[in-house]
Parts: sequence; structure tokens; C-alpha cells
Amino acid sequence: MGRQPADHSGNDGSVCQNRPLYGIILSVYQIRIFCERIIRTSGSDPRKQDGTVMNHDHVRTRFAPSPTGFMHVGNLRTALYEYLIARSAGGRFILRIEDTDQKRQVEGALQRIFQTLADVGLQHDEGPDVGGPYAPYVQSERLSLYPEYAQQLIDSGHAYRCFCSQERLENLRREQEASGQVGGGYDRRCRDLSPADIETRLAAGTPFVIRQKMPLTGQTTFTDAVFGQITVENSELEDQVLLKSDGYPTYNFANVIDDHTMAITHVVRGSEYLSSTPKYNLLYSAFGWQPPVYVHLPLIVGDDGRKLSKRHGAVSFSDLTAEGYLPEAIINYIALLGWSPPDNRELFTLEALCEHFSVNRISKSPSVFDYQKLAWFNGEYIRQMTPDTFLRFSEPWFSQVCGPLAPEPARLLAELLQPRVSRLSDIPDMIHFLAEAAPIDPELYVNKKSKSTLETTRQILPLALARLEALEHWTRDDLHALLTGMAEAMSVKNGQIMWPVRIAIARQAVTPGGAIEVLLLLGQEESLKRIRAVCRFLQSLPQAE
RNA sequence: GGCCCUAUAGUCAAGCGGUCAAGACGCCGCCCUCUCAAGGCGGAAACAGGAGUUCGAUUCUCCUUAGGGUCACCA
Repeated sequence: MGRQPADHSGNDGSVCQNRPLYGIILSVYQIRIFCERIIRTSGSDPRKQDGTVMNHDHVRTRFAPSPTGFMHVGNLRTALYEYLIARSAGGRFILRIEDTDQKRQVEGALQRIFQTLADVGLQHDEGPDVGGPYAPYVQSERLSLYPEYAQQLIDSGHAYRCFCSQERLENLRREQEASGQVGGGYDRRCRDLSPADIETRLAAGTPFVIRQKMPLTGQTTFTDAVFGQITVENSELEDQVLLKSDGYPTYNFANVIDDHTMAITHVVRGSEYLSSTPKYNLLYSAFGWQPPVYVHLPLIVGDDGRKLSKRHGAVSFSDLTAEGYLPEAIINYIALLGWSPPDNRELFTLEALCEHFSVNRISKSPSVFDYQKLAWFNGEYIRQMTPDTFLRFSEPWFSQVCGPLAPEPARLLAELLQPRVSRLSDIPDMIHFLAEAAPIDPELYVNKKSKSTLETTRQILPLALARLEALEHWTRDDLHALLTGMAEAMSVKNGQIMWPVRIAIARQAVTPGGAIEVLLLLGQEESLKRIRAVCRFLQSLPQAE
């Protein structure tokens, strides 16, 4: 038990000398890798009866995004589950940046990743910004590692140099397509080159990649923590590229090396990796390493059943927050996309998730991202806020319509909005009428439930106007007394008074708050102005019989 | 197309041989009510199809069908 420091690299900084190609990209790293000895239960099923993951003391998961400047909710959910698996087992959550594709670098992407994780509260224990015992945590800074391991594989007969040009590969693919077969894969021409052949090409400086030598027969089986046992024929496996001609590792290779050297115990990722996992396992066994526990997650799809992408709407964390969704709501919602608790609970803080999460309740079937349900969660979180908190969150949204408000009206507005808002971004539309009076629409004064008609309005509104003009204190209580007093005096329902007044000042059927609230928000001057305009308008109308 | 995976209401989902097949979102209705919300109550709505195993299949097995994923010097 416990940690056993072990020098895994054997790297004395001289690796590059015999291989000029790598010399360019290598700086001298003295890497000492401490590897935890991972003790596993003997059974092939990594799940325990109670659904907890094993190795409570040593669980290490990693989130390994590539810096594309875009945090897809699918990735975010993966990060979340990785975090939860680690935390619920008292383990560690690591952030690693996978930037081996030089063509896809995006400026500021790293910051975006840090910020997003911070916003949602997924705090990592090790990573490029916080360091850790397995540094560096950025693949482009670990470049010296990969050729070393690739060479090891060549030496042991599990990999080979492939000198085929990209052109030849393209032609090959085109021919395969022409003959009707899709995805025929590399034809393994360089798999059995003679040593002399290889020497000649190396001497000539022919660029090469290093490919994994897949077994031609037999089958490979692995057990996934959610999908169970999966077996594929080795003949289906392509001799995939491990090291590109520029000396960079492919994702597939770097992943295995990094996960192992960083002592990652649980590899959590989307199910799109399911079919390439056997290749990973073959790599592990080629090195003689213990493969990690695999936890493949069902896909998050759009309402058309395909992988969620931009054409489905807002799919990145920043898109979602820009639309007024709260980080807590997003986390809560995506936690439930593909996982469910044993009871019917739906509202979970991150902390609660840590407590209740278990990998054996992760489902296998893909789930549709439902914006309506997200909005419901968002509304729940909004309603849970204290009035002050909600005021702070909503103020920027309503002041963009109303301008800066005095404390009292701002508090009132927030109070009215809080139970009615599901996304903060809905606020401007809801209160636009406060800033600008819409044209008068006589039809709006007709409402059956309030027993309001054009005729009653024509009678009542001028009366109400007169009284409101005379009102000394424009307060909730006085307005209420005035309006309900009128109804009582006239022996009509409150609605028959309230309706025309509210419509006259709001000019729309639906408003947050009733007549009194809208009167308060608008203030005496503006309210009277709008009512007068309506009275004038009604008088200009031809009298009904 | 090969390989892999998946299949309970529109959506998320519980179920792990015997249930009137939960719950939530959404939808509809009622209550509350000065509109709309919020809140309360109620309603409609599902085991893809076919064989087999079994006294008994939503549940186990097989086939079919339908969806999805994957087949790069991308991650």
C-alpha cells in the first residue's frame, strides 16, 4: 500500500541525440515521475456492490480538454463526473491540457478553461496553474516523454516506423472509397520493413510516423464501468499513429502515456471513445501497465438525436451563461443528464452531488439536452435566492431597459421579477413597457374574467384618473385603498377597476405585477400621463350603441 | 459499408421476474388571484416489434427494426 516513488522516465536528457528530428522540439527535461502503485481488486468488474469506486485512497481522475476556447456542455459534464468520482472517493481531480494539435490553438482558451471550472466550482487539485507532483500538466510541455516511450514500443515489437507519405495515404483512402469500402484503414505496408530498408530511409531523412502494431488475430476485451464488457476482433483494429511526423504524439498515445505517468485511476470520457478503447488497452499491455478503470459516458444529444452541436443552440458554458442561466443550475441539470439518484431528488448542489453520486447509476443511453428543463432548474435557483441576491443578479438586466433605478423601485421590481423569471435574459422583454408606452390597443380593455369592456372602461377610467390625480401619497397602501374603495363604492369586482387601469398604463395584457405595482413602478407622473392619453383616445372613439 | 453501443410517455428518468409501470420538465384543467407568474390540487401521456426461457416477462436470451457512435499524422 501507499506510494512508491519510481523513476519512470529514465530520462537523462540525452534521448534526442540520436534522433535529430526530435532534437528541435525537445528541451531537456529532467522528469521524475512518481507513480502510485495502484492496487486493484481482482474481479474484472470495477464496481463494487454499493456502487462506489474502488481504491478510495487513491482515486485520481483527470479532465483533459484541448484548448479550443469553447467549453461544450458535454465536456463540462465529463469534467463534473470526473470531479464527482474523485471527490466522492476522497480522491484527486487533475486538470491536464491536451494541446498536441498545433493547428487548433486558440488564444485565451486556457483562461476560459480555468474560468469555467472556477465558475462552476470544480476545483482541481493539480493542474498547469496550481502545479502538482506530476507536473507539467500541459502536453506540449511534456513532449520529451513521448518519443521515449514510442521507441520503447518499437524495441519491444509493438510499434514500427511508417514512412508512407501523406499523399500515398490519401490515395489509398480514395481507392478504398472508390471500391466501395469505407474506413479500410492503413494497409500496413511499412509494418514489416527490413532493418536495412529502415536504415536507408532514416539515412535519407525520410519523415516517418510511428504506428502501433496491432495483433492480426484474436480479440481484445475490456470492461467499462458503465457499458460492461466489450469485445472486439483485433483484426478490426487499425495500426494507428502514435507519434506524428512532427514528433508530436497523437491524442491516443499521449493520453495513455500521461494517464499512466500521472497515475490516473479512472478514465472518464464520452462514449464516442468506446470503440477506440481496445487500442488503448493494447497499448497498456504492450507497456506492461495496468489499464485504468474506464467510465464511458452516454452522449448528450440535440433534439434530433445527434451529438449536441452549435446548430442546436447554446451549447457552450459561456453561451448558456450569456443567456442568463446560472452556473449552479447548469451543473445541477447536466449532472442529471445520464445519472440519477436512487430517490426522486432533483435539486443538488455540487456538494450534495459529491455525497450522492455513484458510477453505477450512470445510464447507457444518450440523453437529449432539454432547454426547457434547464430553464426550470434555473427558475428554481432564482427563486431560492434571497431578495438581495436576486436584486444583485437582476439589476444589470433591468437597468439596461430602465436605466439606473432608485433603491425602492429597484427593490420592488426585483421582488416582482423573482418568481416570474426563469432566465435572467428574459427580463428586458418583460419590462420593456416600463420604458416605453406601446400604442393604445382598444381590444385589450375587453376582458371577460375581469368583466371589463370598452364601455366600462370608458366610464371607469376617467373616474379613476381623477382620483389618482388627487392622490397625495403615491404608495402601495394608498393606491390599494383608492382602487378597492372605488370598486366597493361602485359595487363592482376589483378587477373591473384594476384591469383598465393596468392596461392603460402598461398597454399590454400581461405584466409582472398587478395594477398597483405597475402604478408604483411607473410613478405618479408617468402613470397619469398614460391614463390621460387613453381617456382622450376612448373619447375620440365613436360611441357604441 | 465494417465494427461498437443504445432502446420505458414529447423530454429527463425509476424499475433490476409478480408494480394499478414511480417521479420531474413540458402540456391541459381547477383553486388562489387586480393580468401573468409563483404556490396548491388534479389530468392526458410510455415498456419499438417478434420469437424463446419461465407458472409468470418492461425486466433474462436471440432475431428484427430504429437511432447513435466510430473507422485521421483531430481531440
